Amino acid sequence: MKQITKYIIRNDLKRLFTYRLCLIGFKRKGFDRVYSYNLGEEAGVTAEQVRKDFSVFKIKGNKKGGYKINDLLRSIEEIFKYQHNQHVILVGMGNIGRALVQYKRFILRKMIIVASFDIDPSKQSKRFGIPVLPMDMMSEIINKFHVKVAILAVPEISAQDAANKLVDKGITGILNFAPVILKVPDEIIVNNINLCDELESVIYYTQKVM
Amino acid sequence: MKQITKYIIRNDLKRLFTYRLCLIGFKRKGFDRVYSYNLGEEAGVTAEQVRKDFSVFKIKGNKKGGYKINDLLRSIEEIFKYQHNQHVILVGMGNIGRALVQYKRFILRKMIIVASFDIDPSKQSKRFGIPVLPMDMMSEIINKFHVKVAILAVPEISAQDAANKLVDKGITGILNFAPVILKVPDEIIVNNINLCDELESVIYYTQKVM
DNA sequence: TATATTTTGTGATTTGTTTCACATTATATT
DNA sequence: AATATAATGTGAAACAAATCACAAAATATA
Ligand SMILES: NC(=O)c1ccc[n+]([C@@H]2O[C@H](COP(=O)([O-])OP(=O)(O)OC[C@H]3O[C@@H](n4cnc5c(N)ncnc54)[C@H](O)[C@@H]3O)[C@@H](O)[C@H]2O)c1
Ligand SMILES: NC(=O)c1ccc[n+]([C@@H]2O[C@H](COP(=O)([O-])OP(=O)(O)OC[C@H]3O[C@@H](n4cnc5c(N)ncnc54)[C@H](O)[C@@H]3O)[C@@H](O)[C@H]2O)c1
Repeated sequence: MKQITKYIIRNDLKRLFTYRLCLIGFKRKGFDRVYSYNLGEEAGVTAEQVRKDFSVFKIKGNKKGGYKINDLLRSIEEIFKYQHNQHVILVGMGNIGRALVQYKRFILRKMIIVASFDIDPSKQSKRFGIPVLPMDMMSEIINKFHVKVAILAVPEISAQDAANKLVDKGITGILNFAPVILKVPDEIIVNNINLCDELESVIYYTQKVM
Repeated sequence: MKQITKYIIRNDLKRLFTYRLCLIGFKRKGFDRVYSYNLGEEAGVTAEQVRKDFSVFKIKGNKKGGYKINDLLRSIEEIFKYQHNQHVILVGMGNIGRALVQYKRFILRKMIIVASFDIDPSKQSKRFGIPVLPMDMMSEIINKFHVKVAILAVPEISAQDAANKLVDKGITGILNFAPVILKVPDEIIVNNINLCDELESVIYYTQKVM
C-alpha cells in the first residue's frame, strides 16, 4: 500500500552510500583520515549533515582528529551487513538482464547473482558465466542458495506475473526495472528503477533550473 | 557543490512520474476519470498528497467530478515538455550502453538517443539502429541535433574524463551510470544512477524492516 | 428549485529534516 | 603542564514536507 514512501531509498541511506564512494576515492588518493567538511564538500552536503548522519547511525569519530577512513568504511559496511555474500537471482535475460548479470561491481559488493531465469528456452545457456534456467527451476535455486532478493527485468506485461511467482517462492525483496506498479503484500520490499523517469528528470532540470 | 540534494529527483517529481504510470494503468483498464483517493491508493500515498502535488503544479480537477484521466496526463506531459522530441547522446557502448540504446520506451517518451560514442573502434558500427561514432564526432552531432543531455556509461576510470568532454562540448545534463562523483560546474545537472546502491538497499530493507 | 452529498483545493497544523550553535574533547603549541 | 586550537557530537532552532480540516463547488436527489 505505502509503495512510494516505503520503497524508495531513504535520503540518509543514499548519503551513506555516497560517503562510502567518496571515502574510497580519498583512500585511493592516499588519505587515511578525513574531517566532516572534507566528506561534505566531496559529497555535496554540509559538514553538519555528515556528522548528524553519522550520529544517527552511531558512527563515532575522533574530536580534533576527524575520522579514520578505514574505520568509517568498516562502520558503513557494518550497517549494510558486509560480512557474508548476499545471494540474488535475476528474472528476464533480455537487454538489461544481460548487462546486469555481467556487472562485476555487484560481486565486489558481495552481491552474487547465483542464477537467472527466462521463459525463452533460447536464452537458457551458460554463456554469461552464470546459469540461465527455465522458470520451473526457481524454487530449487531459491531454496538451495537461501535467496531473498530478486532482480526483475522482464517486459512490463509479464512483470506482475513474474513478481507473483517470486513472492510465492519466498522472495521478500525485488529490484524492479519494469515501469509497472507491482501489487505485492505489504511486507515485500520493492525498489522501482525507472530509467525513463531518471532521464526525463535530467531533461526537466536542464530546462528549468538554468 | 550541492551535488546530492541538487541532483536527485525531487520526491514530488518522482510522485508525478508515478501518478502518470498509474493513470496509464487506469486508462488501460477502461476508466476515464479518477478521484484523488484512487490515484493515492494506487500510488501508495494519501489522497491529500495527490491533491497537494497537483495544487503545487497548478493542475486543476473538478469538484465532485474528480479528474479526467486524459486531461491529467496532458497536464503532466505539459510539465515535462512533451510537445517536441528531446535529443540525447550516449557515451560508452558497453554492456549497459547497448541495453539502453535498444530501450524502446525512451522513444515512446520522446527521448531520442540520436547517436552513441565509444573510443573502441570495434564498437563503431550501425548494428544497434543508431550510429556508434568515434569521440571526435561528438561536437558535430551535439551541434547538429542541439543535444543538451547525455547518458554516461563508460568505465569508472574514464567517467570524469568523458564528463569533462561532454561539458566542454555544451552538454548541460548527464545521466551518469558510473559509480563516481563527477566534478562538474555548478550549473550542470548530474543524475547519478548507482545500481549497486539500489540493489544493496533492497537487501538492507529486507533484513531490517521485517 | 432546494437540499444533500461528494470531492476538490488549500490555509493551518503537525511531523520530519537540516542547519545552527556551542559544549566537549583530542591534539598542538608554548 | 597550561593554554590555544580545531574538530566532533548533539540539543535547539529553522525550515520543509505531509497531513488535517474544512470551505467551496459540482453533481445528484427529492
Ligand atoms: N533495455 C533497457 O535498457 C531497459 C532500461 C530500463 C528498463 N527496462 C525494463 O526492463 C524490462 C526488460 O527490458 P529489456 O529491454 O531487457 O527487454 P527484453 O525484451 O530484451 O528482455 C525481456 C526478457 O524477459 C523474458 N521474459 C518475458 N516474459 C517472461 C516471464 N514471464 N518470465 C521470465 N522471463 C520472461 C524474455 O524472454 C526476454 O529474454 C522491461 O520491463 C523494460 O521496460 C529496460
Ligand atoms: N553493466 C551493468 O549492468 C552496469 C550497471 C550499473 C552501472 N554500470 C556502470 O556503467 C559503466 C559501464 O559499464 P559496462 O558494464 O557497460 O562496462 P563495459 O566495459 O561493458 O563498457 C564500457 C564501454 O565504454 C567504452 N569506453 C571506455 N572508455 C571510454 C571513453 N573514455 N570514452 C568513450 N567510451 C569509452 C568502452 O570501449 C566500452 O565499450 C561502468 O561505470 C559501470 O560501473 C554498469
